[in-house]
Amino acid sequence: MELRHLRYFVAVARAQSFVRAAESLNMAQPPLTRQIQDFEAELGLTLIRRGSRPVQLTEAGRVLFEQAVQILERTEELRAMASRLRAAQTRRFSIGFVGSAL
Amino acid sequence: MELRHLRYFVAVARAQSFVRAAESLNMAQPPLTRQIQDFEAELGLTLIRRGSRPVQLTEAGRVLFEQAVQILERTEELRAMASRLRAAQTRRFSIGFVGSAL
DNA sequence: TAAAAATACTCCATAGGTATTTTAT
DNA sequence: ATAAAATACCTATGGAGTATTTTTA
Repeated sequence: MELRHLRYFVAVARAQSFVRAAESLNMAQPPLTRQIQDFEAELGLTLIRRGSRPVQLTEAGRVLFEQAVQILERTEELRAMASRLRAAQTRRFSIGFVGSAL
Repeated sequence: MELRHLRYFVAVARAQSFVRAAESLNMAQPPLTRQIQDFEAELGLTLIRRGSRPVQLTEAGRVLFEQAVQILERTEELRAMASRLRAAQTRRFSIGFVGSAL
């Protein structure tokens, strides 16, 4: 399992379509389909019901969708924290630089 | 950013060593070093202070270590939930099978 | 000087693309 | 009939390995 699988799964669930999800991810539809298949195989579960249009989440898909979204949100928080740490560092460096320049 | 980066970073932080972390991950040391470098470059932060033995986390590294651990724990929860859903499905199938067999 | 981390390079597994077929409205 | 998903096949990026060179205690 990689974050890629979660991103792709969430995109398909939200778009209710492989084609449109692929567009939103700036990629082609077949590799997206395969990544979802790989993810389902790894979990041993069907997440998306294809025998219907638009495609819909299975029971398991609905449960894991929530968890996937939360994990992705957590990674965004990590990114945000990294930004703040970077800014804090720059600030300290500026202060330190001005300080020693003086 | 992929879960791989978080797994590797956490392994190095816990082992306080690239060599021992690589062992625990069943991989060679150079690719581990490179993945950590890539991750640091992506975040624009130094996570690990190398100019000391054993290697230690930087201030930023300590903060992001906590977040990384939490995200990995969440992915374990997702895995556990997948197991339960799989078991529930098998159970229902068995019941359904026995039911229709009767 | 003896470990551990960083480079240099090579290889190959697999993520992603293109062409096409199958399926469901 | 026609859009969308699946399959087949190909390409190439980058993840991982081996050999070697810095480092720092």
